[in-house]
Amino acid sequence: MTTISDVARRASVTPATVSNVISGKVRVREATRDRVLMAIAELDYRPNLVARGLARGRSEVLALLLPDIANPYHAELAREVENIAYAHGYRLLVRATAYDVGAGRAYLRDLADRQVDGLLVMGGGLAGADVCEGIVQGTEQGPAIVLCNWEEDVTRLAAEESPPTVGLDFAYGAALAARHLLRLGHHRIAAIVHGTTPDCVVHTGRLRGFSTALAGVGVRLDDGDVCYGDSSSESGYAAATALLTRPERPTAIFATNDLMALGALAAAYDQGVRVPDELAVIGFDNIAMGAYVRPALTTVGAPTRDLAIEAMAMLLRGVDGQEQRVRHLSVRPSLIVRGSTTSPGRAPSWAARPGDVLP
Amino acid sequence: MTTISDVARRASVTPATVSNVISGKVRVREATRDRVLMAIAELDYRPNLVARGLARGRSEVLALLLPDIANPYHAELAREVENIAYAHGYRLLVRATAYDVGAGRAYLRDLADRQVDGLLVMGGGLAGADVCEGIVQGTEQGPAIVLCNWEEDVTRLAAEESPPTVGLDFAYGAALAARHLLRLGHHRIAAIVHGTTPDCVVHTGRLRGFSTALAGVGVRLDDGDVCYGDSSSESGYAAATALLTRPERPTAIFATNDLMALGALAAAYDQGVRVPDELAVIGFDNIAMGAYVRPALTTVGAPTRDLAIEAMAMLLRGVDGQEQRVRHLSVRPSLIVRGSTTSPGRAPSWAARPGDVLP
DNA sequence: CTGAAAGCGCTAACAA
DNA sequence: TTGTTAGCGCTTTCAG
Repeated sequence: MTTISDVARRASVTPATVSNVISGKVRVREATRDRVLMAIAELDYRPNLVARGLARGRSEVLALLLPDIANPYHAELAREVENIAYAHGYRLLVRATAYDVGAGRAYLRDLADRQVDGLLVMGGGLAGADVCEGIVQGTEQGPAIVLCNWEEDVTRLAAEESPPTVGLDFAYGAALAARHLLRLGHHRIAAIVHGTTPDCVVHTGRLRGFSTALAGVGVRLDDGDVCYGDSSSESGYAAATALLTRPERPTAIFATNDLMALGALAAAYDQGVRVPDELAVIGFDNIAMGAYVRPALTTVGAPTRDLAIEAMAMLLRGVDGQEQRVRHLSVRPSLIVRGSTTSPGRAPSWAARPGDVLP
Repeated sequence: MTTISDVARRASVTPATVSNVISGKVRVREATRDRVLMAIAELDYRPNLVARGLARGRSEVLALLLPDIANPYHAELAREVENIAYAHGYRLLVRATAYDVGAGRAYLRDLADRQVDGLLVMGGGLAGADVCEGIVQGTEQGPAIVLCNWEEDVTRLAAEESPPTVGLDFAYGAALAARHLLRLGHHRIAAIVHGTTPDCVVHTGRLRGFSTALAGVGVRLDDGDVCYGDSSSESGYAAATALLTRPERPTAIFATNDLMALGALAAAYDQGVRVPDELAVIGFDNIAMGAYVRPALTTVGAPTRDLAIEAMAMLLRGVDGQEQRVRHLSVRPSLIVRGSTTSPGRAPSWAARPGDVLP
């Protein structure tokens, strides 16, 4: 391995000068610089970035902590994050927590020890305010942190001096879904939510927004109308099968993510329940696949790229030690109407049709 | 930040002793070790892993280079790879090349500069033997490298002293698909392949295996029967639409990956072509989603986890400088028969039915 | 503008 | 068993 000293020797200068040439921060006489550049080229020298990291106190590595890389929504987000990171000269460590909070906390420490300069933590991988505390605590002199897509109320986080956050307004998005279903005339409505029991819901904002919007027009979402899943298609399939084999089956299902919604679509098909004529299905996330199932999936979502851009902008600002002017950013998703809620021409004139994007 | 010296001072020993306690490689008297451990606990000391990496000459970081993290197949593989890496104490840098060979090469260098201990390079991210050369060349004293899922012929790679490889036998898998279609009585068969032109095919092994198997029974796959895509659902949709609007449309389509197959399924639906009655569709990869579309997708695939385990075992062996007993491993995929090729009860008795796995 | 020197935090001979 | 010493490869004052 060729080091900076090798280059220095060859160019008859000291390592310091080579370093200056490379960094460009200090003026170097043209002639010497050329000699150094030449030596670099001849020896095919490339700086050892670990050593540089140690000396500079920053590693130029960011980390992305997310619940599950195999969930297309997170994968699509990871792709954007990664591109932005690399565009800014950072590499990206990725770690999935499999929705395990304990594991997530451990990774957080580990990544800090790794001297990552910044950490983007996706909601679902960790949970609740106590973790926030933990993060903040461990953050003294640690990596910059941005929370992305956390379900918890931003204002509550803000009150606790949490790290900056950026994410969707989940409650608003779910309300769009609810209103869409109501306009289509549905009143026997069920939800499939990521969580295990009523007191242990992961997609809290989405469920709250949905039930609140229904309650607003007097439609109640009973405990019995809520089924629980784990964000996988499999769990969505199971939950929907249970719902559709009840004596009084729902005419509409809102799943709090697209994978579960896709599972629900499959379950409906297998039960011989026609979508959208006998059952409307809405998802959340707007993953690419939703546009390629038939009927295509109506869903709630916001541009993943924009979200990634905002989150990374915050993170990079944090890494550079800049003040965050906006500490909490919330993007309003919209409803992407497709065939799983209405067949063209069959919806009442005041309801949205496939192709519409609300609002 | 608390350093090893802080701990040493507090425990009235030298940094070296602290280091010994931590590594456990050198015997330390019980009493002193307790003092050190206590100091570590009191100061909440955690070693700076970058510094350790510099001193030890290894970073405990692996990197995964893949074409596209948003492609579920790669995401599912990444999940397994990541878990294995962490289970062995390694972190994982992930980088997608977006099928850009030039970019892939650049990342390769960059990751080497980052002192990653090992590199898992997925096929599609780079291409051809020339890159292999480049890798090998840059590998003198560089990170250990394993190639995974490369389409190129393993024997050819082997001849050039390539890095170890592990992957599927793509040609074999495609042949399974071909035979399945033939048994079902299809003879107007088309393929949607990742590539741009006949001389610029990415999924070379899959196409070759498919057309060879057809040719074996006298069915020719003309240039006109092959459409090109880029592994996305969108491209599969476009290609299938083109195929299905031809005057003489095919009765079966083999897409060289699942996303394209899923796009083809959507295209058939939109063209009013019933699957599987009027059109059979087969994909490749066996992504999770394929089981949740309706009709469910018949596809070729092998257990992703096993593949990841084999690849990582090779890589870790390489990192540890061990000799590779088996340098090239090829896993035989099987055909997972689902509804997109046969409706239950309608296929001839000698053909595979939904639920079958071949061979 | 360039060189000398110190040090980032940790490890690994070797001595004591 | 523990301490001393010398780096890993690079950056960064500070002199010259």
